Amino acid sequence: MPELPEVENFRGRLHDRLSGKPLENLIVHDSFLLKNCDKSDLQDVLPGTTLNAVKRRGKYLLFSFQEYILLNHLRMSGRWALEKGDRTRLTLQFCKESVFLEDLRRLGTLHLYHESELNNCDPLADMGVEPLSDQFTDHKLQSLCCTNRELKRLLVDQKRIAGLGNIYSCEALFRAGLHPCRSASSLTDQEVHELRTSIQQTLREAVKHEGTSFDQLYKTASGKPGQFQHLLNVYDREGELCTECDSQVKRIKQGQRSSYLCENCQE
DNA sequence: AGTATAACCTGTCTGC
DNA sequence: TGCAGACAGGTTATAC
Repeated sequence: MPELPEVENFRGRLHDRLSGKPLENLIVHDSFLLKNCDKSDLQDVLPGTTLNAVKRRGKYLLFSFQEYILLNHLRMSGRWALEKGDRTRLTLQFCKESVFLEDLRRLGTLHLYHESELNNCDPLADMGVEPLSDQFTDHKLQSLCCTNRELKRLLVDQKRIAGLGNIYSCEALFRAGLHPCRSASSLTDQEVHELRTSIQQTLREAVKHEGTSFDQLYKTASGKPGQFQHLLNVYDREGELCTECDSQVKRIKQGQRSSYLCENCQE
């Protein structure tokens, strides 16, 4: 579920609330999420150490303790909460407060790495450019577009750009006036520029509005829904009117996933 | 290198 | 009311 803006929202809340505090205890309620470690590995190295920072890389959250990093991917239905729920899979107990990893579909993942292993670890090793960083220039996007793949498929490829998912790739393509099925290599320099600025504007606005909530699956850490669903132009709006013209928003299938677009506005 | 498919898991919604 | 099927913010293994 969560894409970059939602993950960034969790990151900020958790970092502000917890950084600098020692972890008192860690409770694994569902070891299904543990991918390269077991409960005892976590118990052995994390309790008693200080959480220095909560960082983000693409859609991953990095809980940076003194020597070890806990890497969390929320996949489709994960979220962090300040209160325990009936889908709690992990509890991190700090002095006087705890945070809870909820995950209805149990697709989320947890990895444990020593800080020295982090740069070469499997989940992060091939990750693409951070779209909100200075590295994401027109030139960089131009180089990523040297392929005949369809634009939408390229945008959600985490090895190219880290953090875009189904919602924000559709929204960015709409803003740029580009059809999701366009071949990436067909873009002009001007279109590449439009696409880059559209991606960044979309993500920045979504971060500012605390992400997109369609249902109770995504809520911010404090339990409130995000607000960006009110600003969507095409995503999840099949059959409704385009916000820019009188055409109906269409839904198509690309790689088993839905893409939404306005055929009149996007070429 | 690319794509297509199924798989992972659990729930909701739709149509018959 | 029941049941089957499609679908969901994501990624990965496998086969071509």
